[in-house]
Amino acid sequence: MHIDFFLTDADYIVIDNKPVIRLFGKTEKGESVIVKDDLFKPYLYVIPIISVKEAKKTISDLELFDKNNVQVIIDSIEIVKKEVDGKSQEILKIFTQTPNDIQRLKDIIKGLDFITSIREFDIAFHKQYLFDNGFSPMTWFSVDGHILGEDSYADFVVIASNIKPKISKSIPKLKIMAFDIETMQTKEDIKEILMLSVATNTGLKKVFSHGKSTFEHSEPVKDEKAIIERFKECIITEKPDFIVGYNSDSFDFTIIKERADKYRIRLDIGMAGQLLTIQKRGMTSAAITKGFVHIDLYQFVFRIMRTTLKSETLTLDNVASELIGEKKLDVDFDKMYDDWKNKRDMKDSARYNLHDSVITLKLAEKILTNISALSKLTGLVPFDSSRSTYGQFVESFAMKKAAQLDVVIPNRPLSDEISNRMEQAPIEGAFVATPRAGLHKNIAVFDFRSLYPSIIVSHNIDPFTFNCSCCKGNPKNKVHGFSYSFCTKKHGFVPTIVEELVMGRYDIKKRMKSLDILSEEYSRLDMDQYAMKTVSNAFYGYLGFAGSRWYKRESAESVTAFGRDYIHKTIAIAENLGFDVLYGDTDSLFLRTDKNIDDILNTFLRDVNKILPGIMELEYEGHFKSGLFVSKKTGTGGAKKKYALLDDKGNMKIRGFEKVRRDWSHLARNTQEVVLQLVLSDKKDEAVSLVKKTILNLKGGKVDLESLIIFNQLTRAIEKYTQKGPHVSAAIRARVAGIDIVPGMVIPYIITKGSGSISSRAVYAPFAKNYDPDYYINKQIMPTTLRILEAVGVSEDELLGKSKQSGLFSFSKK
DNA sequence: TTTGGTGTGGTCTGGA
DNA sequence: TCCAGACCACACC
Repeated sequence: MHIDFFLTDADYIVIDNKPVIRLFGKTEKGESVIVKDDLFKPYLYVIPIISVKEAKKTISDLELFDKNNVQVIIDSIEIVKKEVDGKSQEILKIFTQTPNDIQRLKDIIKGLDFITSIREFDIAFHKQYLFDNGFSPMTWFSVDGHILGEDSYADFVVIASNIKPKISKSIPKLKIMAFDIETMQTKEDIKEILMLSVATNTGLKKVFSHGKSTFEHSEPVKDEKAIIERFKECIITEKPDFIVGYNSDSFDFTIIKERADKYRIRLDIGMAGQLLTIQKRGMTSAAITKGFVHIDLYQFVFRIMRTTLKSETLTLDNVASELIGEKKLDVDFDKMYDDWKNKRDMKDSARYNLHDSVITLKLAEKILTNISALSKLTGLVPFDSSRSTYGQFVESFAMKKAAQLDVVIPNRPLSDEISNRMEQAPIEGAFVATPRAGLHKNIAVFDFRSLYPSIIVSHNIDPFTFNCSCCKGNPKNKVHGFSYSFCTKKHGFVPTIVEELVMGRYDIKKRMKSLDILSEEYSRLDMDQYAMKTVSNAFYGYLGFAGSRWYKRESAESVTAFGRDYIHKTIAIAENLGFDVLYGDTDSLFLRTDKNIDDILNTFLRDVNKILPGIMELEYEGHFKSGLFVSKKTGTGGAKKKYALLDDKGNMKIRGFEKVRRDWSHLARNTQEVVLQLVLSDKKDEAVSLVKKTILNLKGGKVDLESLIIFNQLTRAIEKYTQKGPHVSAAIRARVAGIDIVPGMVIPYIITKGSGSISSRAVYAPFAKNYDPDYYINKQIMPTTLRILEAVGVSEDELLGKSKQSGLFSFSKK
């Protein structure tokens, strides 16, 4: 038979000493399918010091026993030609029967003196399968095979005789099931499940509640055990491609598992009947359901999206309202517990509970497109890519490409090696120009298109093109200020694959221009190009990352050195053409352009691009009618990484200022924003009166507490702090009051009236009853607005109403 | 198990 | 009471 299917997950099992890859997915008709492949064999590479033939014979003749004196059987040995650390050579590919044998084999042969290196023993078997075959998750495959009469939740199981990727643009309608639970702490460390809701993108809405509920989507069941059983039934009958939750790794599924264990419910909710497992990963855990893939949206938001969000905290409420414009419902938890205990109607709680699942579902529909694009690009299954860091994306992409390009993957560094790398002094980074403080008119902004990736490509920067013997003394590719150079003859692996990303991305962006922004095709391409940007931008960091397989300190150092060199050269060209260089950071340049001088700008752009090699390019970013830089608080000169620009349409672009920092109160942030807007529009008097008015409001106690909350993250356990700042003090007192405080939490607090240090008056926001006007005037409003107003000549006294012209307040300073 | 470095500025701490 | 330096969080790229 023949089928097409869309791959969403993969794992492997070992039956009768034979590994079988299982691919999970969905057919065009929407059936769920498991495709088995038992033709792939586990292997590792051995790089011998002696001839490969000799090494092959020697190893073949050995009897290999592991530390438990159990023999390891070698299935076969092949001599293959591969690129090892930049050099093409013949090596041994040794196959064993099971993936587990690979580990044992490696441990046995690692001491043999004719072996220089053993490779690719540390890659999960199903990943190696996907990489070697060039199979990407979240793409289509066509399969020949026959149906097995095997028991599973899938609509059918196929044993494949042939699997091929299939080019297809379409993405099938995947079924997403969002879920959420409400719990109650009934004992010291026991949380009981009161209700559980599910919502699917095919219209199912259900709340299973222990207790009475007349909510239209409620299905009251007799006890907690029944809630879990109904949830399980729901998964099995719905067969969702993705089961999504928010913080469901460490909360929902962890509790469901604990409670299921208590009632001896078998949570075999994988597509092939696999059990739900909670995998401990250091501090956190991951809840694994194979086939019906569990995605914890919070994990992806936390690891990948966090920096792009404005939300002060990463709660479902904040993230959903920022990304999809939906808020959670209000609920009174005390009432919920009370209703439950007294067996009253729990319809309000049920409505709240379901609503959480519904917004989780909507969020999933948005975020899963990102996760899918990253999976497709890097070869990680969505389960992994939704829980990956930037480093893991780069690594997986590189490993996938290595398999395609016959490159042997470097081993993951051992912990000793990692600590060695970490002990090195940090490498020198980018150049940041000191800005000219003040208000400037007519600013042209330029930046280098993908600076670091384009340097890697254009200068062939790779761990193994470094100081090559073949072009010693060739000045063409030397690094300014270092005795480093990179090969000009042989294209390195890293530059090759980064180029594919960079150029592939430009290609996609070009195609997008001819498409309707609202079309599905457009948004899919947008996700694809974004994934490529994410991975290519992280490559430089990966070269200098201690845990990297492709670590090369000198290469990372060279990337930044080239970057500094180019920005300096570009500044020199601008100055030679008579421009005032106002500012620049890493890859950007701000020039003052007195009038309409398009010609000179074009000359500048052309002159710079003339000296740029390869795919490097300086781009014109845009024109701004005014821009502001402020002085540093301490020291001299303008403050770097802080500026505000006003474009010709009146839109402001604010960087670095307190306005964009969550550790400042909304009052200060919002006031600063308006002040910036007014100052950039030459209305400084209005700005001054706004600040004065704000100060009066504060003094008069007219400001609501909400806008005075300051958010700070607790980056470690409270006990680990040597210096207890306001957020730590507030957290300590909140904990005493019974609030659950965990590392990573963002603490909201307000500085209240009283005497003593600021910390001693920092109160966890929900508990705060008043605020200290002096603190908010002197430590929030003044610093954030004064430095801006000073840039246009307003003094502190003037702002405080103490200058001569405002006679009304012309008292002495004391 | 965390892609890298550069930079600002608040608060605390301890010594003068 | 003042101040420098350490600590800390969060931004930019």
